[in-house]
Amino acid sequence: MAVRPQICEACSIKDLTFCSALHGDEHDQLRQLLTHAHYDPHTTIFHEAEDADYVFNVTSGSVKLYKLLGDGRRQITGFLFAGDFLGLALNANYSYTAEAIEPVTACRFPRQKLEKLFDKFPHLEKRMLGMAVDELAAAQDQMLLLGRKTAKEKVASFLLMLARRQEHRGESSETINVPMSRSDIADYLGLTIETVSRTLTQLRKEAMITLKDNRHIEAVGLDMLEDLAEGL
Amino acid sequence: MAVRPQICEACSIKDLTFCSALHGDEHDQLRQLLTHAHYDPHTTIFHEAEDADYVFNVTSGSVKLYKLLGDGRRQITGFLFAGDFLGLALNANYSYTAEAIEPVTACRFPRQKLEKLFDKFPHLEKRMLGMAVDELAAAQDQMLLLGRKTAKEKVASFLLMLARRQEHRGESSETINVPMSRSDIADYLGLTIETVSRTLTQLRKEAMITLKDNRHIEAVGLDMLEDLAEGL
DNA sequence: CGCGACTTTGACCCTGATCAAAATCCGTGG
DNA sequence: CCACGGATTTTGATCAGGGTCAAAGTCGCG
Repeated sequence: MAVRPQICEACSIKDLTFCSALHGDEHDQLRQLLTHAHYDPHTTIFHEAEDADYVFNVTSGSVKLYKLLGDGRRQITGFLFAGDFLGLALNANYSYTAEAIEPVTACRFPRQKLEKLFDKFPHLEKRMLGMAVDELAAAQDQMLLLGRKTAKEKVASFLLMLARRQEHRGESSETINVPMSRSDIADYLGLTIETVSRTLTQLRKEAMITLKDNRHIEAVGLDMLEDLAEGL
Repeated sequence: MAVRPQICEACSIKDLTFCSALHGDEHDQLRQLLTHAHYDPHTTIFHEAEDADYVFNVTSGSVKLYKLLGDGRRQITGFLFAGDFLGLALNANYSYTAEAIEPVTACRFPRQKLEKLFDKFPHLEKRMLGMAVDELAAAQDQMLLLGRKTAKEKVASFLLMLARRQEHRGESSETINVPMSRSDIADYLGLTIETVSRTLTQLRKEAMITLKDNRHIEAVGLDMLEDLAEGL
């Protein structure tokens, strides 16, 4: 948990990801595969239903993943930050759209070649499976949030998630960075921007958070947010 | 898609699952691992946060998976039927509770031993990864449902899901089997039992479905349900 | 400094929740 | 086979959390 993440010298992937399991030879082969990619804000990294030819490893910036309904309603299924893995679709197509929020740098791997490397180094595949299982658990938490939590609980859970992941990346969780817009938050929590805004001011008035500016929030105490988030 | 599922003679696992990738020697080793288990309705197969010592393969019956909030609010994260895999938690603990709805039979594998087998037969692990990725895509669809669909769209999506999986198992999708209670449906869709009930009668009045009895529904046409479910 | 985009706040509304009661289902025992 | 009783489901009446529409306030970049 308290492991300080480090940039892997060979491929500049944070060692939070599967890359850190590699050594020497393996690492070199992985490095030969990848190309470095850069995406500006509001740029699409890939589209839902597009051929899943690449997988990515975010090295900086932030990304949102989303799905759309026929009439344009949007559900953001997740946010990615430095160290997160992207495009874990071993099937033919991506199941969501990925779009940069802040300027993003990422390592891009051709999926086919990466899979061949899996055959050579099975523990790489093991690591991939572990990541998929973690994501699955996170997805189930999010279902609980979307299906059963109140607006206030949703927002508290969201802030807590940001704080925890910030910590996990080795950044201070003193002030919470909120790179995404209110609209993104709303579509992530199954709310409207108005409700997100109102709920944040409510939390502020109840002295649970301080709004430093639109993109920076300070939590007075994470424990209060935790209790809220768990429905206690 | 139209593959007729068959019970694998060796271990009685439906060939819809990873077991069908095995042959001869591999199959024997897998068979030695498993024990057959049976669970009565309303029986818990495992609890959230329990040590994840086993993984399961459902061979008959139906299962619900759920998570709880501190005050008892419940979110059902999925239903499992014959051929479905259960307990895909490679971490130490299960991330949800699994409970039998109808009488369940399942093959039970000790996780540690199964993982050792993975080292011997890497394509088994590949298959596992594939299943995890599929589940992940399903989880994202469910997030879209929970966060952005109306009650009517949720119920339509639910019926469609049941019909499709029934078909996938090789059963007729003429009449949809609904083994779970209204309360289970509600907790799966993020609604209340009253809303589920009202929505079903509404769909009946609009002649989209016929309620044969509480556990059997006939869809007049799946295309209408599909349009509803996709928000068109 | 000015303009467009984003966010907040306010007033009102609607979908789905809650509370309550009637109807139906289903297992049990006479 | 039917009568009973608890559990589940349906239906009805009312309520409220969060959505919608509208306007004012901020932010941020040129």
